[in-house]
Amino acid sequence: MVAWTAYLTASHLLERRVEEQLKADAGLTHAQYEILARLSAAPGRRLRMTELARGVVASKSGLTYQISRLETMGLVTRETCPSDERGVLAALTGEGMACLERTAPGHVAVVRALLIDLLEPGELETMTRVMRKMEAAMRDDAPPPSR
Amino acid sequence: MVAWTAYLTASHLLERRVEEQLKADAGLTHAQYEILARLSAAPGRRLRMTELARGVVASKSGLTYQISRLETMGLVTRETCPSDERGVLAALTGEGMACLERTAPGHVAVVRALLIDLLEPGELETMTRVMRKMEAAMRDDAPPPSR
DNA sequence: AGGTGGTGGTTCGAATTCGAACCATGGGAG
DNA sequence: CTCCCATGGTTCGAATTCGAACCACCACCT
Repeated sequence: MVAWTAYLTASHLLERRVEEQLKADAGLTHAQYEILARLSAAPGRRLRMTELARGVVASKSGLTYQISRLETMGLVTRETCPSDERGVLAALTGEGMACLERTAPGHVAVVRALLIDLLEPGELETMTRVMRKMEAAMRDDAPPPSR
Repeated sequence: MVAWTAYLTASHLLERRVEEQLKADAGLTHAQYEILARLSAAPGRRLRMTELARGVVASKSGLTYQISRLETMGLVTRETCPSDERGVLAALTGEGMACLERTAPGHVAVVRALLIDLLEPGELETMTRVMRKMEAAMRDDAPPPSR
């Protein structure tokens, strides 16, 4: 359990720092940054809402909120999905891409400074492996009352 | 950066599960549970507000809110600090302690199932070491504009 | 075709969080 | 002893989050 406590403390602190840096440097929330990043990596720079929600691990309603927010900032647009009339695609705008490119270096710097650079290569590798195991365990493992 | 992404996803998922379990089993927020846990481990089962805030890594205002909340639930009381008239001690009540003891097993079970038990002994050890390094780096390292 | 369950998104209300501004007390410096 | 700044908590308003309820459309089944 000492591991768990350490994990909680460290992750809270890190989240705080990241949030702080992004807000100061780019006026973005970490959640918003994650959305932009996901979109930029997607084919055509657009993704279905649900897919995106799964990716950033947020509730559907939370995502709706943030996309609206990003839309009024001009970083994202909504398009109706051609293959499914009810679907919505969130698409990164040029401005959104520019914003991301402008913001990424600072963000990456913080992450490196507070996480990556602290680790021995081996440690980094185990961390990644562990995180993947966790994700695998939680993605399919009984989402309590379903499946 | 792939490590960072994996980390984000895994931690979000885990947080979600933990939150869900605590809410369902005990009607507590993870934040609230952390507060109770910290208090139970403190000498005299009471702590100064600021100290507690540092421990659980929350803003002072956030802590004020949650302590008020826990107070109306009868799990915690506020006492004025004897040595410092303006200070406030948050103290775990008997009921609070009982609630914690009732809740802990389920919580621990989830954490074990989704994190601890997935790890080889060595991995667990590395994780802990890494988390400690991160905490150390962030606790004293330039909290941007201060110290 | 017509119905039926299910999926995709949004809306709504409630809860939580933060930071900034604010009072009150402590602890020196002069 | 008095003044002044730093510290400890609370209050306030704004932003974000979630889950539940809701509507609209798809896909399959008869």
